[in-house]
Amino acid sequence: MPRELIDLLWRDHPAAPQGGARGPRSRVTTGAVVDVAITLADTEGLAAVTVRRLGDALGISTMSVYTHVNGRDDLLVLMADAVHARIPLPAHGTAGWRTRVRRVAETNLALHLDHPWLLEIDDDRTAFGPGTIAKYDHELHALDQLSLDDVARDAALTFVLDFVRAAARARRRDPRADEMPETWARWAGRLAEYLGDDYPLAQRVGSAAGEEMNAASSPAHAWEFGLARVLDALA
Amino acid sequence: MPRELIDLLWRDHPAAPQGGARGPRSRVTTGAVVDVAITLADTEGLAAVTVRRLGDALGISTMSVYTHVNGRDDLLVLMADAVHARIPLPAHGTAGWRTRVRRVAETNLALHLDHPWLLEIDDDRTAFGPGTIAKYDHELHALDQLSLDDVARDAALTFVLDFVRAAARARRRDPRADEMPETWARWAGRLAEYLGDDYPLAQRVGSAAGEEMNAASSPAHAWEFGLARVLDALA
DNA sequence: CATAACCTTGTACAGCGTACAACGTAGGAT
DNA sequence: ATCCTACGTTGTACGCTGTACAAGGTTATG
Repeated sequence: MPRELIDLLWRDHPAAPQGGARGPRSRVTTGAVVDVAITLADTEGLAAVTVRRLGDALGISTMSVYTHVNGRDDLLVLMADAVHARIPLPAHGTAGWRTRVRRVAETNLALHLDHPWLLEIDDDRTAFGPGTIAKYDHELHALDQLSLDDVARDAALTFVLDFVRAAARARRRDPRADEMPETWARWAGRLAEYLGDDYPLAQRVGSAAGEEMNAASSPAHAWEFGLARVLDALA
Repeated sequence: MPRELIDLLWRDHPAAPQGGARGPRSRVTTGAVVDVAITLADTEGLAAVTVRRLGDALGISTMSVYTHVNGRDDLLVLMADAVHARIPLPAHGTAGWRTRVRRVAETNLALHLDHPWLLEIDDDRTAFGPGTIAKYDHELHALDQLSLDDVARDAALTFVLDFVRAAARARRRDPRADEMPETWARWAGRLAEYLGDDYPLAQRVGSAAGEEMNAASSPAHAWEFGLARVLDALA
């Protein structure tokens, strides 16, 4: 199947080219491949999404995966667009722009918390997918009441979404977190020796921030703090 | 050499454990390995930094690399800390906080433009390196005049640096950029067919933003726009 | 001089993405 | 009804990755 990525992205559109009539029917659809890849990434991380494991999970051979997806790079784009398409896009209604933007930010944060692997996908071609475009359109409308020209409107949205991305990155669980307690036990003494009395400000603020990060309420607090700043910046 | 990462990070500190006296001297130092890895990443991207290529570039065998660095993950941390250590940290002097923060942001943007691969390294252990700590301390002092408690001061710095990170990400050249013209030639027609008259706002703003991105002056303009917003948000 | 500690190296293994060719299956044309 | 052609499926194989392990060489120390 040498179908182009653009056609795979829009595979559910009426105008999309269908697979030829001849030969045996595919045992799985492109959509199924993408869905299985997403659940695999959700449960075991993006590194677990290998072509071989994907074939196993689908009950087909490794190489058959390539019948439905051109390669791993393309698969990642399809995955990202698919989760974008799942986002609820409720009408903005009569809400003011601050409420709208806040909702956009919260929805995007939830998206990243549900699918942390999105942070690892960085492919501009995602922008051409139906899910991504629908999401983009909806989010642009959140800024209707601010009188911004087109370029500024895009820049403002990017500003908000970049903030969300950074917040999600900060919340994401470090894969090394399990070993960190014992690692820290070995390191703390040595680091103190190296640091001595140098960089007192960094030592004080760093440990305060470190403890704050371990506090249960911290992420929510940091989120509210930052989001308020972002909203102020847009005004 | 089962030296811990923390000791490798602080290898130039007087209190750091030295290699034993017995046996042949190492033909290269850990610092040399890290430096060569950095130039390799600068010129060919992080993907080119493989243990084998590193050994070749150093004139030693593949496995000898492991004498100076515990593994690839650790190497990435050492690389990140090393470039952090290279940043100039001029005294803040009598400048106001806005000027200070602006300088911090500009320095970090330059760092990311010089070493785009920094965006791909995401390891919390980098925070314990001498270069990273010195940089952190210096940047915290940029906020001296704002009366912030420790946690808020860290949050404010993170806010600024996350913005810089996002700006660097937007400026970074897509590795697929070479093929993009011909790809777009094949895609443009199909995409127009799929979209039809749907999402008029997204189509208009998207193409405006796309053209703006190709304009020569655009990055600088977007940077100034965003940075001004960040500075306002801190006030 | 013997020993212990250290660096260096080659071989090997499991895993990855994927190119390629052989094979089987089913609709369309004759 | 038969042939042909397009298509899905699959196994094998290649080059690449990080790195575990064991053998060998080199040097300061007992």
